[in-house]
Amino acid sequence: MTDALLRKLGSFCPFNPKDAALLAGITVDHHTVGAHEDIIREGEVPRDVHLITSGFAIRYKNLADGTRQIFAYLLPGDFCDLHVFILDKMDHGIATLSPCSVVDIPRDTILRLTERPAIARALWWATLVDESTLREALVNIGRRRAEERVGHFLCELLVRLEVVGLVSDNRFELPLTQAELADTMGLSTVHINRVLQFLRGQKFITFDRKSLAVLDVDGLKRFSGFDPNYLHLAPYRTKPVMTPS
Amino acid sequence: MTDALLRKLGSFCPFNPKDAALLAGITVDHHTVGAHEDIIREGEVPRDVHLITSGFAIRYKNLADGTRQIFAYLLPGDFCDLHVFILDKMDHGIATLSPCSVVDIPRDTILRLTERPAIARALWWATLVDESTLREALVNIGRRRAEERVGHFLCELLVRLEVVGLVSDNRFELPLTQAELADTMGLSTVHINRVLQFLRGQKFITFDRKSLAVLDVDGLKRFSGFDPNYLHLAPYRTKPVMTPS
DNA sequence: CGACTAGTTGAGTAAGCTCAAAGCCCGTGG
DNA sequence: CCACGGGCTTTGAGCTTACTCAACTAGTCG
Repeated sequence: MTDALLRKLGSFCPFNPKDAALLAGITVDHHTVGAHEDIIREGEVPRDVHLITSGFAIRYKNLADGTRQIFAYLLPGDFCDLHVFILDKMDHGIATLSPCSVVDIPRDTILRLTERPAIARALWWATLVDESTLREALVNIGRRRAEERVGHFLCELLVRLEVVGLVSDNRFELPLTQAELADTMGLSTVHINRVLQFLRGQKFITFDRKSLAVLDVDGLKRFSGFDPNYLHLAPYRTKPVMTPS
Repeated sequence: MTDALLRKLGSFCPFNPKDAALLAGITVDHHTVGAHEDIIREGEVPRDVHLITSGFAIRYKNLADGTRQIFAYLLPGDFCDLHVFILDKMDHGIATLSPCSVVDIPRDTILRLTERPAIARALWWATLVDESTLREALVNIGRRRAEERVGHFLCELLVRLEVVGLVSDNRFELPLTQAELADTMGLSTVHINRVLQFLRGQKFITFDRKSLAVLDVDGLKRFSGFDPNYLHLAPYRTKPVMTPS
């Protein structure tokens, strides 16, 4: 697997060899976290910045009434908590969905990296895209009906995973239960089940054994009102499609 | 009116006189924008950073089906778009709700400001709090019932406006129509109307002629599951209550 | 072969929506 | 000073979406 971080940040702006080497250097020392474990809990004061290099993780918050809301999906190449430097303590938790490779990056390393202007810009860009993605999630939950909502979410994952080379033939691994999908979309698990049946019935997707295939990409995007604008992929970026066909 | 920006950023970390003077300096040159006008439209490439010094503004996005989602409220002391530096173009619009005083800050000025470490940290903090606020909005819409949702929103405004000194006796100006509230909460205007009646009936609030009073602050916070943690107000901060009593 | 987890189905319910009409407030102009 | 108009709020009624509860099925793993 190529380095997801480099692919992702490089999709914003290609790096010169020195910067690329610096970035590649930080991902050497990763360790593994099992599925469904916390990487950081709400209220903790994390010391390092965490970077996912493989697997899926989520940002989430548990509510008093026992429900949960998932805010964001952390895919390979995503930082969990560039916040660390400023905020007192975590206002939400981060947990793995599947087994993950995680790199713990000391603050000092980040500070050293951000002395390189291209890298600093790329990290800044990444956090802005995270924020933009969060806004789109709000639109999604606030203003789209369940079927479009789930469709939109799947379109987003497709695009984001394409960037880091984890899609082939419009198919990707999605280690998600329907209950987790429900906590993401603000719906009940029963309703998620019915929405998935609808999306399958429309021949938009298949989803079986944690593997999701988008059968009709344009159709699903149209149906869901998906416009990838908010992901701010650089316009000059060459589309990193892996479809062999 | 004291300078909202200084109050807000200072609530994170007090500034030394030099930094305070620098920050105060940027707000001298403001101009007025009428109610219900765009400050920046989606798709535009803004040149300056905008700072609200008085009035209410919103971040929003219009959907294809004619609906609208409001993401965030920009209150006095809030920056609209520190994004400017990195992202190609706006992925959402910013509009006034009431007449606003706005300062256009050239990029260079921001760059000069961020050479001062305390100021750079404070701006970084402000954007992180924005992001955290967005996450809470997602929880709110995704997982709370309509009554709690609106209650939570009002609690947030109360706290944020207290920080900048715009609350007295738990009362503040809220230049919002019910339709705008609906676009914020992901509800219909009819339902917002009924929710407001409920909150009035419970003696939690009064809301008349764009003036909102929270009659039972603790009660409303408890009812709505409001925990101000996510606003990351500094722990050592002296509560800037204005209640004369 | 249990036991557990995840997915599926049905039936009844409730939260919130739509449509439509009416009332209220306030500014404007006669 | 009053009539008019427009925007906002309120109300009612019927409908839709999504929820809850409960049971049942299908894999999976020891």
